[in-house]
Amino acid sequence: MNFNTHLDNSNYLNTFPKLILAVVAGGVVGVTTTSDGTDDGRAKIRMAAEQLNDYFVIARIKAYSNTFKYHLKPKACYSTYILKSKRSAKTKSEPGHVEEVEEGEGRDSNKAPKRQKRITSSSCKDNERKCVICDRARESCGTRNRVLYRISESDRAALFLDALNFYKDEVKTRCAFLDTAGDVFAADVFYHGNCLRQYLLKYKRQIDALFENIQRSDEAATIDSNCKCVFDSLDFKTSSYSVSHICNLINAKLETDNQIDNRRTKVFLIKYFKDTICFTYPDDRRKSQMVYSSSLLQGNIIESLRSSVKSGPQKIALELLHECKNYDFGLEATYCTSEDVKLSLDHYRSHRPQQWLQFMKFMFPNTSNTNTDEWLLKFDTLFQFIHYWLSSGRNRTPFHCSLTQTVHNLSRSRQLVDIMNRMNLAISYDSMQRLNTAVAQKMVEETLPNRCPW
DNA sequence: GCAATATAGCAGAATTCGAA
DNA sequence: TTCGAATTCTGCTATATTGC
Repeated sequence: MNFNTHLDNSNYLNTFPKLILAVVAGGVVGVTTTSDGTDDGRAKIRMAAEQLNDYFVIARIKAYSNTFKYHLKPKACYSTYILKSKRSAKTKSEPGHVEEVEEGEGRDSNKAPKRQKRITSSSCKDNERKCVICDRARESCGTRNRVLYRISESDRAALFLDALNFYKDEVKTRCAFLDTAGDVFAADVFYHGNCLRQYLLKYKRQIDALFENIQRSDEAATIDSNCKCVFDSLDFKTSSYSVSHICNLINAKLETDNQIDNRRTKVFLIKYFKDTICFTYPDDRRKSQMVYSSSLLQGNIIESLRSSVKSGPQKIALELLHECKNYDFGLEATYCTSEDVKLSLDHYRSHRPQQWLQFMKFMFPNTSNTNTDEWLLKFDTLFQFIHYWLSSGRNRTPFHCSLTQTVHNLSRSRQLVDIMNRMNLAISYDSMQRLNTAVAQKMVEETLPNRCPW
């Protein structure tokens, strides 16, 4: 390659990292941004330039021998350049990677190169591109702008090909030339997010249904034998059982992925006992709840069922579930600041869920012997933990908000926050940052012009 | 039931910062 | 001066919610 060709091309100057261009070309540019450098640093830059085939910089290095200088902080040309060479080495070993060439127009020559932009919705502005599923271009649908994306992940490309080969529909006709995931990348296949999502979801459901049919025949024999085993162990002549109870007994004998529901349990009961067994439908529940033998008197059955349900842990669990799930800490409409958290906690302490409290006091009967506040704090923490868990992390609690902020403030560790979030002990790092950003924006909005918010 | 919308979580790339 | 960790920014996916 001819160096002079590049040196004469002014656009070329803009396409390379702004590093060394000014520094090496002009010697010392500014006292604050330039350093003498070290032999080690110069050796690394030399290697990076060779890795990047950066003939312009190689030529400069040769011209200045071992005395060239380079930008350090705050412009960090050195770091950026070394990093770029490392990435280049990595991507060369990964086929299919498209090397990015930055647009140089209007860019500050001292500015570090912008990060590589993904090919996504924002870059898919060409209206001639069409969605491979619906065969339509980018369009506005009501208030929603349906943008086009490009398939850029091997897993997704492979799944898409599987779906094509499964359906052999008009989409397959449009993509007849695609055989491998590599073909999908090369062909630049575009899609509307929702179109592809629905297409793959439909495929996944049909595949699942097929597998289910195949497995069903094998499972049926296993379930049947286990049901008979459970039914034989129950005494329908003197006792009554809820369908859920029988279902649980059967499921305990079955493997995890072979579980049956109440409806199937009832079908098996009818199939096995025929007309010798009866169901009742309590008015307040409006669902089949109990089963009894025809030889038992109806009055005794009701009493038998009532006592069995009352003593069962299921009822307790359901009531606690209802209380835990439905409690509202009122933090969703707030910024979760320390004041919000305190307010929410104060409200909770004055309106503690009574059944939960009662349950915990039964569980820890020695609470009266110790400091009550200490025990209440533990109960409150546990309640908030379960509440957060039941809402799948959607309902924030004072415990989770304050603990996340405290841990992060003390450790500054995202990893720690993430670990705690996975254990349901903290809100996610992103949620925390979003809240902090929202608080900061609010402060700025509420601050008068030309005044500092604090 | 379906489509649109909102939200949480995850991941990658670039930048900043501080310690050695 | 160098390096690694933390932070910021951006985009995508999965899931829940809402309205028709």
